[in-house]
Amino acid sequence: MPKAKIDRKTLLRNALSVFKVKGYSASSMQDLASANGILKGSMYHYVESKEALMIEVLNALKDHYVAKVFAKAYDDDLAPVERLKELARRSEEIFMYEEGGDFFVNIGLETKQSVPVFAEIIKTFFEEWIRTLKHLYSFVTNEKEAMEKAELAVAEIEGSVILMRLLDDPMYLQRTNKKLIEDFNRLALENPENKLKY
Amino acid sequence: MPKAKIDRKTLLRNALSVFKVKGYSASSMQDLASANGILKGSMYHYVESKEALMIEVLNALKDHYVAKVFAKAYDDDLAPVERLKELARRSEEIFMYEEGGDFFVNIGLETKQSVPVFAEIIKTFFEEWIRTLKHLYSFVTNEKEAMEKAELAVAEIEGSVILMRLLDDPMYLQRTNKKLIEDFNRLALENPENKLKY
Amino acid sequence: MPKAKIDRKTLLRNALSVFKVKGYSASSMQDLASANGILKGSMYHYVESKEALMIEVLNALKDHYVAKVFAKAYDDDLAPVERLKELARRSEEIFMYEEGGDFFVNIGLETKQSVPVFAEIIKTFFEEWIRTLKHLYSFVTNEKEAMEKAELAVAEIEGSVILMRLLDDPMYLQRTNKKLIEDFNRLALENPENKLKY
Amino acid sequence: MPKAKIDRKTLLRNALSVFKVKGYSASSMQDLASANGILKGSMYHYVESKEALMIEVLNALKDHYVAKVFAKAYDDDLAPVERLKELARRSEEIFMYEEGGDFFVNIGLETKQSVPVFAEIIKTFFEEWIRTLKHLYSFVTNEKEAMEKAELAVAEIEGSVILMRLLDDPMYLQRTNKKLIEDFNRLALENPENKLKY
DNA sequence: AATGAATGAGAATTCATTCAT
DNA sequence: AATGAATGAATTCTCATTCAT
Repeated sequence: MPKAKIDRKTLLRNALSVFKVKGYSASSMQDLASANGILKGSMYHYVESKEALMIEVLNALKDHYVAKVFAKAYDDDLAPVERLKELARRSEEIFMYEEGGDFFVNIGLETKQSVPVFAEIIKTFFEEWIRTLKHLYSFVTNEKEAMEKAELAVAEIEGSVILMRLLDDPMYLQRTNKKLIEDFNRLALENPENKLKY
Repeated sequence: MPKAKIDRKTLLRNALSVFKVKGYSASSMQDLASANGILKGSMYHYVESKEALMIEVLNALKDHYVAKVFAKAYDDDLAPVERLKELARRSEEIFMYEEGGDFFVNIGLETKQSVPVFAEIIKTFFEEWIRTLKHLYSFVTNEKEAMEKAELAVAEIEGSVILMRLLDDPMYLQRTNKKLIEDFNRLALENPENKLKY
Repeated sequence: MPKAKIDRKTLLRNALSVFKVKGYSASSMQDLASANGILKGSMYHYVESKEALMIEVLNALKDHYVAKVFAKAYDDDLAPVERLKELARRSEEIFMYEEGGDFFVNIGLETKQSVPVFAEIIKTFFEEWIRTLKHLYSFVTNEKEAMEKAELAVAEIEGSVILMRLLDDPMYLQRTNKKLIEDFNRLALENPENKLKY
Repeated sequence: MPKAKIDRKTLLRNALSVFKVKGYSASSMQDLASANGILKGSMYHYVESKEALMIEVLNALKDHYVAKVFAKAYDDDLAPVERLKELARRSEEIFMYEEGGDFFVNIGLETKQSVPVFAEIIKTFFEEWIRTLKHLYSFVTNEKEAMEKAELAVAEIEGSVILMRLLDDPMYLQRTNKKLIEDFNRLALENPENKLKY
């Protein structure tokens, strides 16, 4: 009976797959256990509760984005526009090819009233994302507009992801990313003094 | 005490309030019955199942939008830009002051995998919304761009609503609506031949 | 909305059709009402309860058998063997062509423990049936054997009906009826003094 | 207090007791759980559904008859008539002293329309029973008659069990068994060439 | 009579969680 | 660690029955 220990990363990844497909409320501990090849009862050796598990999943995912995706925005080896492209490329990958890549929105909207703890983490994720884009826009415009552009970019991307999901058409996200990069380039050219920042 | 008939409209409105706050899966028939001041079992006089109830709610809400909100776009007594403003004003009202005005997105994302019937109705709502905006943009640009503009506008509005919701700040939606109207006016001026259409 | 009054006979016949197919416990007042083209609540204008309805159905059916089927056994215009044939013919009709013609057995076994009232009526039916056959056998044998033959005949017929039902083959009942008539004829010939009774 | 494992045999035996008394439809999971000293919800550790439980009960009972009762018919250490007596003795025990020994008939008739899966198993039981008796009758008569005798014997026994049940008199079954054995002996004597088979 | 809304109990089933082994 | 039995509350839904209209 001694099944191979499940390492934490795998546990969280498997839990994420379940939560992505079923959402929070409709995912049962049974589902989560099955996804890990163990019995329901055994889940409680790993996590304190379903809620605690979701919190860990959200944090891990947020940290992953910050460390692996958003970090690109601070890579001085690349020109700012290249960094933006890199972000867009990664987010297209995530949102398009992984079922439920718009995980934070899904869970955030579903549980806002019932499990407010999740909202905190999700808020942080979006703030980080905006902060990251703002950093990039700062190369091509002033602080105030950089913030607005960043916020709008996130709104546009999320809105596109949603249309992509609800209307079953990946075009929405692709077009939005393309537009954002063009706009970024335009800004860079319009304000030549910005070039100095490169 | 058999009397006190709950009329269908009230029933649906009350159900909507519950679904808005708790989502689909976490809303119990108990909750829905309580919201109507009746017992759990009595709900089955009105609806065949929870799923059937949600379908009716979604359809009623979609029809309401089409008849009451989107219809403004076809009101020839107003200039196109005024119609857009009217749409924006109404949607701000809905999204901001009613908890969960982004109902279609919430439910759509939560139940996409588990109850695909809902997705059909939600899809129709978004297609109608896009069609409506496209009609307005046709006054100020060509067909192809009108479509793109409409799709982008919906994406931006939805993205903004989500940020508004998740970051607890109504500014996102307000700013997006303002931007959309400015952009519309700019288009109208840039292409003077469009004025004829007014 | 004033539907034509349902006369008692129709009501009972329709109830019987439902009970035959679903048994007692699984037949709902809803089912019984639908079979009569009225609403559940309206059933209570006709009957006091589901149990009372079943009692009435059982009694009506028992009375029908006594008056219309078993009565043949006392028809002095026919030779005893012809009366037996008539009974066999009628029972084949009932058991074979009407779904659940073995109604008394079905209901008797299903509800013996839970609704003992039914058992009383059913008992009477079988006692009447045996009494009837005993009357016929009295023409061809002594009292004691006539009783035993009658009891065995009922057992054989019921057993055959059950096999017919459970093994989906009408042959069982047909063969049993044929055998009973042959046996009766044999008895008549073996004991010539019985002929006097004819 | 998680311990006290109920072994499968006990579970099925207890379920059988409940089903015997109440039938299928009127037996609730609550009843079935109580009979096992556990809570309603805990039943679902052992069985997938009420239907699945009944299927297992029916199969277990059928297998028990085949292995423990019908098997006697193939015991070459006994003369055929002794084997028949043994079968009769065992079936009297089962049908008379256990409430609802005519379980297959009860359930078969009650659920024929509503849960056809049960009918399959019940059919097999009766086919096996007939096959067994036919094997015995083959010692004293030809194939064709052996089959007919076997079928008739099952019909007579079942019919007697039903009368025994509905008229509350064990005499019916006892007399039928006695008659069957006498008839078997008569056949053996009538056809002396059959003696060789002994 | 007939309706149909309401009731309240109870049906089957699911679920997060606990805990002895 | 893992198991798997048990819990008890909750879930969706059904049912016989009542009763104002």
